[in-house]
Amino acid sequence: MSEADVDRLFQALSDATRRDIVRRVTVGEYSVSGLAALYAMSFAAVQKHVAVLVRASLVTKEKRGREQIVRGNHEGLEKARRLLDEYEAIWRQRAERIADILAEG
Amino acid sequence: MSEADVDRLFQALSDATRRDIVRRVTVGEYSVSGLAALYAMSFAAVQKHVAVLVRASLVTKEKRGREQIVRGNHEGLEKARRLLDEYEAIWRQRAERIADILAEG
DNA sequence: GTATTCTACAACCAAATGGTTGTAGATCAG
DNA sequence: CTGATCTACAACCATTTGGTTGTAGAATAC
Repeated sequence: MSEADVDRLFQALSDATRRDIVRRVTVGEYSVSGLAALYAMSFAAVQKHVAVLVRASLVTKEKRGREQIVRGNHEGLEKARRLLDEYEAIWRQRAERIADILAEG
Repeated sequence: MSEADVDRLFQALSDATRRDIVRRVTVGEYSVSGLAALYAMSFAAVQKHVAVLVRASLVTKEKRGREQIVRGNHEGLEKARRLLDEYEAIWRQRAERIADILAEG
């Protein structure tokens, strides 16, 4: 996973509408227009949000007839969580090191 | 935690320089100029990155003499991880529900 | 066939982002 | 006191972002 991939991942999650889309398509299936109906913005705007999520691998799009079905992509989410786990692991190591130093002294 | 807070959190993590700053200040202590020395950009640019991290509660800044010491803020990281855990939990529930349906049929 | 629906994509716009330089205020060293 | 260092902040610039409208192509419905 490149730095640019991580950029895209977090950037995609930094918008409330996009996070809502992720939640919804994780639970159920939605067409792009089905999603667009949920928000007070144009179809094209929602289309762009979905495109951002696809680029970030948080969501997939699959053609079904004239519709485009959007589904959650578990891998993307898992990668994001694992990344933050790593950050936390670094923190925990630091906390342990400090505890060790205090124990020594 | 408001939606705007979550926006700030993920937006702050969507830049490679800022993620690197988070990693470094989680392990050790750095002044703003100490951080600035690490990157091929101006002091002012790094100053702005730190400000973004402070606003996102991923980092704290504390004055010490003429320096400003930057430290990691565990709470911010933990909140981010917990958020992604929630998303994953939703996914897991869905997976279970699907498993149940398959078991019924 | 025609009309409707769903999508794609271009062009445009205002605001935010990520960078720069420059100026000025504190603090420390000699 | 003087000079060097660290920080803050304003002004500016190019690019990206998040939204809009409009046009056009596929697939479905009748």
